[in-house]
Amino acid sequence: MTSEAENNFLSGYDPSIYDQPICTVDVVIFTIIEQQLHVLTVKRAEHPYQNTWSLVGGFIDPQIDLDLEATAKRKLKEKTGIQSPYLEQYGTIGNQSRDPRHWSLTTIYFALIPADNVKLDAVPGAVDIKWSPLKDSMIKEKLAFDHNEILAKCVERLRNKVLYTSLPVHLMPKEFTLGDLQKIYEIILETKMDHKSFRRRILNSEILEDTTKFHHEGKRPARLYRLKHQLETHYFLRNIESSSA
Amino acid sequence: MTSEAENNFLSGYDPSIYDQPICTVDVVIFTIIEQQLHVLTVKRAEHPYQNTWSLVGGFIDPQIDLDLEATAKRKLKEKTGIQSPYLEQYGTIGNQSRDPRHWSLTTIYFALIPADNVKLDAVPGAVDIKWSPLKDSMIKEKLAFDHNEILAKCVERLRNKVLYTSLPVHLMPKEFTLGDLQKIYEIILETKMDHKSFRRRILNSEILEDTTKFHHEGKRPARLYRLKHQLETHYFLRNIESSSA
DNA sequence: AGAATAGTGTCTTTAAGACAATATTGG
DNA sequence: CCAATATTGTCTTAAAGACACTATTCT
Repeated sequence: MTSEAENNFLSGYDPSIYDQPICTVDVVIFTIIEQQLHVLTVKRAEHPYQNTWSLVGGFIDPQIDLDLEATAKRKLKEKTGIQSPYLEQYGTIGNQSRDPRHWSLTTIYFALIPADNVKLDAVPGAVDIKWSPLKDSMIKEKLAFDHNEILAKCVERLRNKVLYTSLPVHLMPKEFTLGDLQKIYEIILETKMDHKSFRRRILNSEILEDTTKFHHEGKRPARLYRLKHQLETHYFLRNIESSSA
Repeated sequence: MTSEAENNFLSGYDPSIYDQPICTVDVVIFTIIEQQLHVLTVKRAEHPYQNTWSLVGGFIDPQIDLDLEATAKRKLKEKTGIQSPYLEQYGTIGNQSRDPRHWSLTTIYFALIPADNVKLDAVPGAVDIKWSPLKDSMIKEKLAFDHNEILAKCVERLRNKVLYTSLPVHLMPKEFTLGDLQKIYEIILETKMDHKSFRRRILNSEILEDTTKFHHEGKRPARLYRLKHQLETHYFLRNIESSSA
């Protein structure tokens, strides 16, 4: 395929002479803490927006990142220590105005991590990092760049997907009860759900398997389930009809 | 917000000194010709992959494109003359190996254009451009870069979305019959559908309005509909169950 | 026993699948 | 009238909603 002419062209090619956008990756990291959806935010050490809270993110490093997802995973690991959570590409925003430095492009991922994996202080030097609780798809902080909008869009995507997928299982610990799982659905959707319908839906999907164990706490013990050994997200044929239709 | 320190930082900022990916936008342009799904392909004039067929695409030009979608629309207009078709961001692929020049990142859009809008020769200098028919999500040609894979993924996305949305209306002319629309669904899904169920589904969604006109051809005339004056895609609460479940 | 949480039974509702039947045109 | 295409009728099925009921634990 590569002709001599093409080889000559390639050896003379210098990307730095062209005007190109700034390229970054941002990761919206969700978890559930104390019955509320939270996002991980970090305080920026450098300009622009120095000392402003922002989403986790940074430059693609062509020397160390094999691909885009590797950049996202590297950032995630740096901030949380977590290696392989649920990670999905949300999309890419690129325009003239979002970064004062230059035309800027950012590819956005969102990650779901189980509540019990949250140990921020395990990360060395991670002082200005925190979980921010969400209210109405937003957090209190005014974030750097267009990060508040990015966050709102990711929450919207998450809410929509929860209506027809099993995504919330990725927010659960290894073993959990159906009641626990329903609570997570309800937190994300901001709606109460009928427990009979919920169990039918989840159990019929056959994504869970019965650990023969029970969770004892307070009253009647609840059966513990775990995710079947397969990572694929289940797509239901019908949406939950509640709330945001 | 912008402090003196930040201004100093910004005025001294030169993006060209950092190693950054090559940034492009590719557009997968679909239409239906003679009962078959087709994609627009162009023959590359320059290295790399000179004289090889490829998807429509090119560099982001920070001087003229306000945002990413503007780049996609510019490319689309250059090649087809069409200004505002249905355009959706598929996602972004970025890695070390897809372009021989450098670490490369491309944001992919897909567009749906009505079959009757196809006038390629209306575009000046558009000689090496053609509609390639799809078979099994692929075309005969071996395309440049990873464009065959990109195409396959966009077809997959299109197929999936057609199961729960009204997307195919964007492939229709201004006025069309329910039979015509059903044919388009069937072509994309590669399945026959029950016409009663199909009409019920579409009519109940209330996305169409009755032109009081009829299409006369051959036998019994069919009622002509048009898309209601509103661009939003309709999301059905239940999937079509046929085919790729 | 009573409160609290876990789990089941079952009737209704909604929208799709299946397929037969009717309607309207041109020849 | 016949062939072909458009359109409707209607029974069945799948899965969700609604809600009453039973089960198991602790105090």
